[in-house]
Amino acid sequence: MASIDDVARAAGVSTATVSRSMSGRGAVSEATRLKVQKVAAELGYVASATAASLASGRSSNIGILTPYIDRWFFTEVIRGAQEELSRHGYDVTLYNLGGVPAQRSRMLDDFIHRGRVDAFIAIDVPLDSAEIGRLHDINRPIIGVGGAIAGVRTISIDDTEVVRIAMRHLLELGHSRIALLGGRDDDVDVFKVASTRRKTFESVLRQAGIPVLPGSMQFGDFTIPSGYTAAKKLLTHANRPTAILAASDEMAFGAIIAARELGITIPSELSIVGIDGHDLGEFFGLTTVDQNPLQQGRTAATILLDEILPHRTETIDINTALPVRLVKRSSTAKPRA
Amino acid sequence: MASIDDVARAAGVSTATVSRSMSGRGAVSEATRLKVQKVAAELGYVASATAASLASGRSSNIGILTPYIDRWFFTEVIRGAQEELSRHGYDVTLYNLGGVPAQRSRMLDDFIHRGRVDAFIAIDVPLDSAEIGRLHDINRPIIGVGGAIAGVRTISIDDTEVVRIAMRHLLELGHSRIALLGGRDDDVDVFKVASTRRKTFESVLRQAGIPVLPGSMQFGDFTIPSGYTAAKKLLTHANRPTAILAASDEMAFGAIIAARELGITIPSELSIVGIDGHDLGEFFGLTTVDQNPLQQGRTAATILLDEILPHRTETIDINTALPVRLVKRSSTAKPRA
DNA sequence: TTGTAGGCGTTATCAA
DNA sequence: TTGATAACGCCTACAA
Repeated sequence: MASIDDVARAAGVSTATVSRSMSGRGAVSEATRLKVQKVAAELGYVASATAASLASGRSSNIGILTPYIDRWFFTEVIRGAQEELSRHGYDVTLYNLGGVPAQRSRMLDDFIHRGRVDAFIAIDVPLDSAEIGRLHDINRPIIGVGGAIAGVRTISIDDTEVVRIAMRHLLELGHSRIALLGGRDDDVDVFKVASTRRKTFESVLRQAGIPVLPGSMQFGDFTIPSGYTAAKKLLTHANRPTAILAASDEMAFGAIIAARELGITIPSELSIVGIDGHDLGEFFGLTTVDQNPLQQGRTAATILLDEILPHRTETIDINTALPVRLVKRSSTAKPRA
Repeated sequence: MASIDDVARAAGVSTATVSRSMSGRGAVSEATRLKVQKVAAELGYVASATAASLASGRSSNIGILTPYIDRWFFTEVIRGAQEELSRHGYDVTLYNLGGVPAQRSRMLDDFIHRGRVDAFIAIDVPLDSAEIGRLHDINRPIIGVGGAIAGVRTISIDDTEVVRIAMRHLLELGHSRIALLGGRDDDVDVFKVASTRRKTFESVLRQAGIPVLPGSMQFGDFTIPSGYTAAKKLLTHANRPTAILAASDEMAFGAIIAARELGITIPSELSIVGIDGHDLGEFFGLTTVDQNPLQQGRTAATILLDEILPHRTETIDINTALPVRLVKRSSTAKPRA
């Protein structure tokens, strides 16, 4: 491996000049810069990342903390962040906190403090105050995506608004027997996504003067199978709804499959609206409120880069929740008279 | 941040002893080791990863090269590898080569040579000979998962065997009008997965003395929508098959949805067998040949660790393709007489 | 614009 | 078993 000295010697300059020529930091004449870069290319020289970060304190590496890497929302956020970070020369190190519980604290304790990354993105990671304290101690920027972390700036959608948009759509179409296919309000629901959506569902109905009938809310774990099972209950119920609001697109897909199996036609006999903007929405013809997690990841990365990179100042107003939009497809229509 | 000197001073020993006490490398008396670790804990000392790797040449970081992070197979492999690596104290840095094409060569050129990782896992990454050469130059272990890379040891399943197992199942049930829902044999099919499966399908039929009828092979891109579309063609064809072999579980799901829509009952009127072992297989009742990508990831990590870690010698015979197994569910049965 | 030289925080060799 | 100390390879004031 060629080192900076080799290049310096071959180019007839000092190592300082090589460093400056390669990194772009500091003043170098155009001529020498080109020469150095040429020599470097010939020698196949690439600066050692470890040496560079030891000397500079920067690592060009961002850590992403996530509880899952195999769920749609998380994957999309990771992909969006990665794309943006990579575009600016940053590596992404993935800390999967979901796998083995015992690993979790070691990961946070050891690695996160080992100064391997310049900053963190935490996707829906519930951190306790001790953990947050430690993260602040090491003084590295951190930004949350999804679930809010106390004392940490977080970008996310407004779960209340999301449900309102979906419900408004159904109400405007003329539905009144609307059921909820919700997320379970258990201890996994650390960030109250499931409960916020349910509460908003109820309050919107109430405001519209529509009572929430017993049995008109069924719950699952945001997956297709759970949506299917819960929808079956909803649709075989005595007072079958004319519309369903699903807390996730995947649950909505499950509901669509369940409805087809029961011979219930969508949208004439049953309207379904989801929340997410899942790629398969198109395929299933699902009307949904798109929360664009890919963009959430990109935005998180952009804000982070803004803090880390010296010359950037594309400040983003982080107090505004990210926009969501209703995507109308063929799963919703006016209820049959 | 406490440094090694702080700990040395506080514990009344040399930095060398601190280093040895913390890393476990080198001989230290039990007593001093405990004392040092206690002092280190009190001071909240954690060794700097960059400094350590500059000095030792090891980074405790593994790079995963992948073209996608949002596709089931890849996510599973990553998850399996990550889990295993993390268990041994390794970080995982993700190099997503799929996103922006222009990024690809820079990633390979720059980062991979910057010595930030100790080894690589390449999941279905097509590398040209120049790229392989460079990877060998830096002399870091590399292992492929899925697609074979010239000169690089690769673990993968035997695509021929997979198809044979699935076909044997259908043939044993008594099917003879078997159609293929294949992968498109285009330039994306670098590793000939699609074409190998198709060829094996044809040869198995031929050996069974069954002609491959025109129109009995339709192709897609391994996704649910493409499986749906291709299956529609297959099932509205004049000579409708009694069984379908799908090149991926997702395509099989698409086929199941298509069949239901056409009012074709599974498995009495149509048997469907997939390839993958997708989580949703259970939900759809899909008979499939499980290729366990999670385990593929774990195995890749284990082999890599075996090379990197000093004291391990759990040698794995890498010349054996990984095992696959037929998972029988409710999507296959004898054809109706 | 360029060069000199002192870190950056560990690890590992060699003596003791 | 422990301690001194020379790398590790680069960055960055500071000086020229």
